[in-house]
Amino acid sequence: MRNMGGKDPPGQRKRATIAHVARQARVSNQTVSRVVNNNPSVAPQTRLRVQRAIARLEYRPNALARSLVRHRSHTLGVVASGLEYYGPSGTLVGIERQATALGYSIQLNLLNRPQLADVDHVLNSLLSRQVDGIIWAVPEIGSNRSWLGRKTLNPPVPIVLLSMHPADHLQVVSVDNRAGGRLATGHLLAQGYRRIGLITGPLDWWEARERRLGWEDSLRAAGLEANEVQVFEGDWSSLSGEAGFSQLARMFPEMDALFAQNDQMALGVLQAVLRQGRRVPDDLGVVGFDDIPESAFFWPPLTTVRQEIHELGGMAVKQVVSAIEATRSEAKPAMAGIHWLTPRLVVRQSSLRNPVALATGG
Amino acid sequence: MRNMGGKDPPGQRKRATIAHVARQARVSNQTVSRVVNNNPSVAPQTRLRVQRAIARLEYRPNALARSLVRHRSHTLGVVASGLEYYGPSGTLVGIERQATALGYSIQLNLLNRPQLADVDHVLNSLLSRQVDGIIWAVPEIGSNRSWLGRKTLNPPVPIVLLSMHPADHLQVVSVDNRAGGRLATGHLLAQGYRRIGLITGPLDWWEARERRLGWEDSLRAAGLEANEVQVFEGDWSSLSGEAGFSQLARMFPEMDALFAQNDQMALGVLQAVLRQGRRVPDDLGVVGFDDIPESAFFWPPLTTVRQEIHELGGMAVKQVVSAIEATRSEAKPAMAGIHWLTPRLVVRQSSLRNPVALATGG
DNA sequence: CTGAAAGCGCTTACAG
DNA sequence: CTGAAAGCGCTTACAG
Repeated sequence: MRNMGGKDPPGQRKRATIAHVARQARVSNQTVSRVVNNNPSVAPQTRLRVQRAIARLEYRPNALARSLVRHRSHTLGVVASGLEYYGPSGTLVGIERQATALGYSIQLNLLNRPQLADVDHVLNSLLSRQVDGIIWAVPEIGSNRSWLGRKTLNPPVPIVLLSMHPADHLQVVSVDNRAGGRLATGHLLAQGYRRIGLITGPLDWWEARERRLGWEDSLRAAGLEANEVQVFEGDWSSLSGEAGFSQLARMFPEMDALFAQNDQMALGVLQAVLRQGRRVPDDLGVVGFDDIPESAFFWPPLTTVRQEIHELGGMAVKQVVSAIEATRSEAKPAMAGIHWLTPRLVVRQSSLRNPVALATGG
Repeated sequence: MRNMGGKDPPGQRKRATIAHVARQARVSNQTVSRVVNNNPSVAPQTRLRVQRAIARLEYRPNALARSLVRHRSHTLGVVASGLEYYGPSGTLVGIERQATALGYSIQLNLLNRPQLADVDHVLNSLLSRQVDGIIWAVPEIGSNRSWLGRKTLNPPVPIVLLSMHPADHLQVVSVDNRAGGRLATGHLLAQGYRRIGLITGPLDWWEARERRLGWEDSLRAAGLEANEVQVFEGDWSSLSGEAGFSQLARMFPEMDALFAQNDQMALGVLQAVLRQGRRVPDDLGVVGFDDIPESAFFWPPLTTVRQEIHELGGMAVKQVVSAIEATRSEAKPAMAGIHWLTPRLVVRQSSLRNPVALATGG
């Protein structure tokens, strides 16, 4: 049933197209297009007429049509997971901010089960929507990155990967987790702790393995042992931090300090210690990882390793955009390689055996 | 410079179009389209030929072109802010999940300064990309919702708003914050506390005002006073929670319990109390709001008001999608109105004067 | 069951 | 400075 010259359906105003504007301003479509795209070669009066028509009709260019003909959507596909955690959501914020700054929109896909991602489905969905590039902000877990090795992959747009083991021909941006592990452990050693336990994230996570390597590095460099008995494998949750402390206190009773691979697990440790009537940092030094906003208000305030998570996301956007530009301008293909971000230590009371060293706690 | 029958540029494979598939399968474009769209009226052998061509060429339909002709993008514009907080990021997760389930993609826009949003810019960006509907998941702060009253607004697509004061002709989904305030305060009263202080969020936030009203409701219903001197206006941060406790302890020394309008501020309170050598819940009962995952591991574990944040997001998607369908099918315009989600109390030790009542703590 | 043709709303050489 | 026309990759009555 047609709209017989009557009123528009309620609430739905038909959108003005370039043709409507052209008719109203008595110019060609192309001239309207010129005005919209700030092409200088339009006579002042013509330009004015067009601008008025645009305003009157509330004309809004259809970005879909433009993308279709320009083969460029100015949209980035972002695949992420674990937004309930501080790190991933902060990374996403960094991504969005930088993308907006560079004139790109974000098409967001979240993965519920990052360990067994249906990669093809997600990739196809993004590519069919003609994203110009993809940021894969899903942690490397088990073999969930194996698709990158597929011979048939050959993605038609640049992909930047966050937080994974460096590999040839891939563009990766990552926090240097191993250096972070060294920071945490080295600090505890410097405070005089010697029997340092470790609560890891799930060890099928690359980041957890890296942080453990950093812990080992520091202990070995100090001539100390780094044995299985000192390690508990958690799952990033506070509950597992609590369980980890209990087990380590049993299996490794001489423990005088503990490095938990994220702040949530460190929080679980703090609570378990308090409950036992022992004291942090006197009886046990504790260091976390992430520097979530709450950490400064734990009891005692938590020493932790801070990742510049916004910068991580921003860097990923810069990388993918420069790869896009390079591809479009027929320049040499974007350089692969890894871009490391260095974490830093934030010292608070949970690790300060001698309180002298306290800088600004945050 | 043309590609003179040589190799494709490195890394960039030209994308197959429907025409390529049609040629290879020796059928018309329309038949390819029929196969892609699961139109049953295609002969089995033809279908097979087409499917093979699709596979060989790795044909992937261009969603932009499809959207252009169908006037339907199957994309939702989502405007959010404050992803560093648990609530907003959880809401976004809920939105994404439900959208995916209903076959919609997410175009994400984040606002840095939600109090002074450049609404037109964001709206135009979304609309020019032809989103089918918009979810406005930005808290109502000050007058940052005034644009909804603009006579010229008349948005061409349905908008659903999260967490704002109900208003005619608007579709709103919100947690019942006032009921949440009553839950928290009523619980403290039931535990025998009588002098209940309040630390609010910024009072230009609608949610903060609502939670305060709930606190007042409960106190008045119990015949108690709810005065200015019992109230401290925080900014959602733990630091302000700390400051709030200090001030209230001074101005309102008879205080025996405290309701903090989010868990971060409650955490600040817990720390300040501990530092003073006073005890929770014996000297001071404390209740928070949100139930962030860490709350169960605070010291003592925090009683709080839980919002089903995923459901909030999911509900918003359902609302906007049903409004979209209604508009498209020329059905009556989508019903305005508000959809309330009821929060619930999670009881932990921070408010348990008589520990008998402890259910499962979390 | 199948296809030729028009059209979605833009952009872009090309010609004037 | 300006416009007629072709084309981006799809879909969809319509006719056969």
